Amino acid sequence: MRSLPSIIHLDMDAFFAAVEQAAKPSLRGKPVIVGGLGGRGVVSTASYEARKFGVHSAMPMAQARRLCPNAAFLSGRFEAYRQVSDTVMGLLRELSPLVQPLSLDEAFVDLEAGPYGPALAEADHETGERLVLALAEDLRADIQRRTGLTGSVGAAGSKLMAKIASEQAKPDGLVMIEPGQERDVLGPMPVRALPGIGPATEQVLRRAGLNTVADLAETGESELVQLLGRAHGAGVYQMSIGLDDRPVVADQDAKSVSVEDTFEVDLADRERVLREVEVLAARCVRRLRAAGRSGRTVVLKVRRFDFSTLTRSETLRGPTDDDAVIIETARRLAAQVDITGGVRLLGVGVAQLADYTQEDLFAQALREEAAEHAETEAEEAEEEPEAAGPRRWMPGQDVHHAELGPGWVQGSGVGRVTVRFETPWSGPGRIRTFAVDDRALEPARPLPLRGDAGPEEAGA
DNA sequence: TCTGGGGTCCTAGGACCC
DNA sequence: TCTGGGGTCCTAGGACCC
Repeated sequence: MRSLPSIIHLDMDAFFAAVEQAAKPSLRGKPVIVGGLGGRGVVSTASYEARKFGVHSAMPMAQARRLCPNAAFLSGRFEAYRQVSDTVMGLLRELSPLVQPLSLDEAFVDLEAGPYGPALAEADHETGERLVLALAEDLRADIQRRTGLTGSVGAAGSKLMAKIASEQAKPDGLVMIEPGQERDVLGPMPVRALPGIGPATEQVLRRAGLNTVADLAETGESELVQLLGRAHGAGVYQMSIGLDDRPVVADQDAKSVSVEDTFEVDLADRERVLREVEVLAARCVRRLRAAGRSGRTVVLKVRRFDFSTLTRSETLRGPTDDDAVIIETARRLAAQVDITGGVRLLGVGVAQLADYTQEDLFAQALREEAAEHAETEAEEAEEEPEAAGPRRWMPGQDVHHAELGPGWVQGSGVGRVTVRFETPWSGPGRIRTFAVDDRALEPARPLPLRGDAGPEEAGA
């Protein structure tokens, strides 16, 4: 807790949808919904225009289509979101080296640790607060100029209050909560406003007659610990009286890596389940190795037809990034689970991560065994391109046409794909339809939105 | 056409050890 | 001569966040 509101929290407004509107002029001012487009998809982000129809994050896509049938429905373009996120995080790092990203579109910044720290330390209260407000407004303007997007900023004396403030600032706003005002601001809020209180905790509290944050503060720590358990109860009590000492900490290493897939139709037979587990484990290892890490614990996740979820894990003697070991372990775990009734989701993860790989004899043995089958695998690999089949065009996807230039996929079906030819800096573009296997049409990298550094090719 | 994907942290019981 | 008390590791599950 500090006497100056020198912790800020930035939250980009409707981030994924806003990136799409910035990249696709024809979608500006229109409802845009980004998420899983399959039968079992959910909404990742809805633009403000779509929210007016009641569409929100985590809503099943089928429901979103009923509520807002005229929206543009797009699958995510994470490479583009990462590019814009890098630009925004770069702007934050100009304010302080102490930047703590919470996701692609959200971060805390500790201004006292940065170039304005000394000025803040010397300033009297009023001057200091004016400086924070000026820095925050400049930041918002810079983000707007560099990306065309809006972000909301909260400034306060703690992470808790900065996050509450940015929530109040949405959309496209700035709110400062002066140190000393914490309890007045929090008191009337519903308990759900506190981070860490979700639907389950809300229910427990409601049954105990606790509805507002002021109710929690009056109840006291010991009773909250009774209701919620030691760590959660104590944490919720501290928050309820506006206390939060957590420091802003720069980027931390991931503690686990996992991949999972929900299937369009539940998997019913064991062989298919085992095959999918192998594919997932291989994908998981690729990500693990790309991050230069290895892990000791392999986790298998299974969601059954009735949405009940179970995990099975096995801890190895030492960390590994060996595909054969991790795939075999995941397979072994999968062979043990009851799949009666069907499986809707499978996941494979690796935890207990280390920065190095410790070769063990088991990995060695498996590698030797794998070498024996090398010939067979090579044959399978050669079959791969043929098995890939017709190209899949995803709504929202960037494409490039040999004559017509850059555009994006508006939709596809019955052997056709519809493309709109426009760029972030063009006006709304025209639509053309092609055969899905038209050789002039190719998938493309996302284009940079404005002055932000895009892919190397774009700069050259 | 009910319910994604990638994470974090906490709890609780049993094994095992001193 | 009915039998403690921690600590740590592993496993499973659950709440929560974006």
